[in-house]
Amino acid sequence: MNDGSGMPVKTEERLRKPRADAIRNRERVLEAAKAVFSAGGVEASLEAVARRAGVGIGTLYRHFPTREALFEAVYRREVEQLSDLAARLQSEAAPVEALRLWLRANVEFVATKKGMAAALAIATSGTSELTIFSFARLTKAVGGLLARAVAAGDVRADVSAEDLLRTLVGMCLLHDQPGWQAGVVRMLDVLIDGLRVSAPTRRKK
Amino acid sequence: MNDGSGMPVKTEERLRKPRADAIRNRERVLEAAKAVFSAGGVEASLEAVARRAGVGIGTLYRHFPTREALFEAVYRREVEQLSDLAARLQSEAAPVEALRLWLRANVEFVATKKGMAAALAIATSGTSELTIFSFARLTKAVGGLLARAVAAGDVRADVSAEDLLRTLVGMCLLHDQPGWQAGVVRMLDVLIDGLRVSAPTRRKK
Amino acid sequence: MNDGSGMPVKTEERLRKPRADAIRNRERVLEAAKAVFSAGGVEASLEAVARRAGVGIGTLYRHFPTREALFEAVYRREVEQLSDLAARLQSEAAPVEALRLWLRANVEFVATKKGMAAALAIATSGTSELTIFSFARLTKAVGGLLARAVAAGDVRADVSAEDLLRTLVGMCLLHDQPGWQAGVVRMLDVLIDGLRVSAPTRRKK
Amino acid sequence: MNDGSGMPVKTEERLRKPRADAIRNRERVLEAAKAVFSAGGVEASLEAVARRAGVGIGTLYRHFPTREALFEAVYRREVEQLSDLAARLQSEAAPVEALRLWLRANVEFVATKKGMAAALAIATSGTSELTIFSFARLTKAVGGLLARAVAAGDVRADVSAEDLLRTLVGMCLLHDQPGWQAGVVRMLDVLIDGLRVSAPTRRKK
DNA sequence: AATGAATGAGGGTTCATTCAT
DNA sequence: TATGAATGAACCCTCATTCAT
Repeated sequence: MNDGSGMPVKTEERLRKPRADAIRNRERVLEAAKAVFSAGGVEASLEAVARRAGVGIGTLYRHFPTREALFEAVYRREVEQLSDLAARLQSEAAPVEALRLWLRANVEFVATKKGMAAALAIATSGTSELTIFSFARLTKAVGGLLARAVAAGDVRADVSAEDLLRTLVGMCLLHDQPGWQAGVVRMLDVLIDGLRVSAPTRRKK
Repeated sequence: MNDGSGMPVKTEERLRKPRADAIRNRERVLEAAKAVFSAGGVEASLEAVARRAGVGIGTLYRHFPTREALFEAVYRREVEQLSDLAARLQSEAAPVEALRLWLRANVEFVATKKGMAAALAIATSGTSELTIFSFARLTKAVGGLLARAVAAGDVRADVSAEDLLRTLVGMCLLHDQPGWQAGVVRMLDVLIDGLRVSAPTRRKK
Repeated sequence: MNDGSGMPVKTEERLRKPRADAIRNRERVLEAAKAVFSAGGVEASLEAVARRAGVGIGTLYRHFPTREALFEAVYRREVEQLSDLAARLQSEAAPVEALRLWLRANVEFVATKKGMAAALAIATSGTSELTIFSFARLTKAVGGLLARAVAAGDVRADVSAEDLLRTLVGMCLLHDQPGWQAGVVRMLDVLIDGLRVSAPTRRKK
Repeated sequence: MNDGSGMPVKTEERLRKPRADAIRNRERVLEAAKAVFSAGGVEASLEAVARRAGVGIGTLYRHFPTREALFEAVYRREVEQLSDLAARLQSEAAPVEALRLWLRANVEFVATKKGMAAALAIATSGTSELTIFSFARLTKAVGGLLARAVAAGDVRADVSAEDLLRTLVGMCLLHDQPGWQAGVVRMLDVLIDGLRVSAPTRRKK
C-alpha cells in the first residue's frame, strides 16, 4: 500500500497521470453531498448529488461505491472536527465548561448542517463497520472530557460516555420544531447541573 | 341474524352489520404498523405493513386511506394511555416522583412497544393537524406534572414542558443499542437532579 | 318467464316479495350511471356509480354483472329513443328534412349527455354482442330515413346507412372543442347538400 | 476514442458522446407508442409501451419524462408530413382536387399508421400547449387549401377550416369496422360535393 | 476515468371484481 | 338480496445501481 521509498519501485504507470481531475471530482462530490444531505435530508437522491457536483452519476459511484460510503466520507470530517475540538477544549477550558462547550458545539453542528443529525444518529446506532469507528471516536472525545471532570471531582462518576453521547444525539434528532436549539441548550445545562457532584451552581443565562 | 332472545329485535340501533373480519383486520393492520414503523422507521412502506398484517394492500387502504391516518390510529391509543397515566400520577405520587415515574413509563413504553418511539417522534415533530393534537396532549400531560413540581417548590421554573418532552423523546429514539434502557433511566435521573431547586438528593441505584 | 295469467301458477314464492326494492335499486343505478358517465366520462369508477346511486357496490354487480352490461343498459334506452324518433320523423317530415332532423337530434343527444358520444362510439365499433344489437338498431333507423329519401329521388343511392352513421358518430366524438356543436350542424348540412341528387338548395340559416 | 485519421481531433463540436443504443431505443419507444396508442387509445399504459418497445420503463421515462412529451414526439412528425403535403398540393393540383387529395391522404395515414387517428384526435382536442400548436398547424394546412378553393370560386365560403378538420378527424376515428376506409373516402366526396358552389360534378367511382 | 443510458425493483395508489355476512 | 370488506392486478413514477461507450 505504501511505497515507503522515494523511488519508483513498481511498474504501475498509473501512479502519475490520473490525479488532478479525479481528486477534484472527489472533492466536488463530497461538497455537493454535504449540501444536498443538509438541505434535502438523508434521503436525497444520489443523482441530485451528482448533478449538483457537476459530474456524472457514474463518477460518483466510482469514488463512493455505496451510499453508505459516501455518507461516511461526508461526515467523517465533521466527526473529526468534533473530535479535534474536544482535544482542544481539554486544555483550554475548565473541566465542566469544556464539557458544556463541546456539547453545545454539537448542537451548533446540527443547527447549521441538518444532515449532521442523521450522521450522528447513524454513528451512534449504525451497525456498519464504518460507523463503529465514528462512534468510537466520538465516544472517546466525550469520554475524555467526562473523565477529566470526574477526576477534578466536579462530576459524578456513574454516567458513561456512551449514555451521554446518546442523549446528546437524541436531543438533537428532533430539530424540526421551532426553537429546538434554544431548548436543547437549556436542557444540556440542566443535564450538566444534574451531573455535578455538589452545589450545582445555577448558571445564569 | 337472530339476537337469541326469540323475539324479533328490529331496532335499527342494533349493529346493522357485524363485521368480525373487518374488525380483526383493522386490528391486525394496527399491530403490524406498530411493529413495522418501529423497525423500519416512519418511512416504512405501507406494503410492508400490509404484508406483515397478512392482508391485501387494498384492505390497508380501506381502513386507513392515508399514511397519516394510519399513524394517527397507531399512536393515538398510546398517547392516551400516557396521558391518563399522568393524570393518575398527579394524585398518587409526590410531585417529583410523579414526574420521574411518568418519564420512566415512557421509556417502558418504548422498550415494550418499539413502535412507540416512532409514534412519539411523530407526535413531537409531525406537522399534520393530527399530530399537533397529540403533541398538545402529551405536552399537557408532562406540563401538569411539571407545574405541580414547580408549585411545590421542588423544581426550577425555567424549563418548558415542550423542551422536557422533546428531550425525553430524543433520548428514547436511539433504542437499538444494547443497554439503552438502563442508560436512559440513568440520564433521566440526572436530568431530574438538574431540575431540582436545591440539594439534589442523589438517588441510589 | 311470463306468468301470463292473473293467478299464481308456480310454487316459487320468490315471485312475490323481492320486487319493489330490487326494481327501485336497478333504476337508481341506471340513473346514477347515466349521470356519472356523463360527468366523468366512460372511465368513471363503478364505485362512484354505486355511491351516487346510494347502493352497495355488490348491489350494482348483482344487477349488472359487468361494466359492459351496465353501459349497455344505460344507453340502450337512449338508442331506443333515437330509434323511435326516426320512426316518428318518417311520417312527420319530408324525406330530406326528416334525415336532417334526425342527424341533428343525435348532436343534441351528445351535447346534453356527454356519455352518449362514447356510447354511440361503442355501438358503432364495439365487438360485444350487446353493442351489435344497438348498432343494428341505429343503422336501421338511419337506413329507413335514407331509403325514403332515395326513393323520393332526393338523395343519391350510393351511400350506405353504415357509412352515414359512422360519419355522424365520428363528428360527434370531438365534442370538447368550443363551438363544436354549431360546427357539426353546419357540416351535416354540407353533407346533406352533397347527398342531394340535383340542384342542392342552399339552405339559409 | 480515435477518429481513425491518426490525428487528434479535439474540436468539441465533435459528437461528445455517440449513443447508438440511446437513439435506437428512443426510436423503438416512438414506434411502440404509436402502435399502442393506436390500439389502446390515448389512455394506454406507458408500461405497455415500454414492454412493447422492449425497453425498461425507466428508459421510456428518461426519453420522455411525461406522457405529454411522448405524445408530442409521436405525432409531431406525422403532423409535419401532412403539413408539408398540403404545401406541395397547393401548387401541384387544382384547388378542389388539392383539397380532396389532402383529405384522402389523411385517411391513408390513418389506414397505414393506426396511431395517426389518436394523434389527430389529440391534436384536435388536446388542451396542452403542445397540441394547440399541432392543431394550429393542421388548421393552417387545410385552411390554405380551403381558402384557395374559395378564392377560385369553387367552394362555399361559410365553412371554417377548424370544422372541416374536425370532421375529417372524426370520420377517421372509427377505423375498426371493416370497410371503413372506402366508406370515409366516399363520405369525403359527398362532403366536397356539398361544399361546391354550383353544379356538383358527380364524380364516378 | 468519466459519462450518462438502461434497467428494474419497489413504493404509492386506484379499482374491478369476488365473497362472507 | 343487499352490503361493503377483501383482494390483488395494474398503473404511475422514482432511484439505486450496473454497464457500454
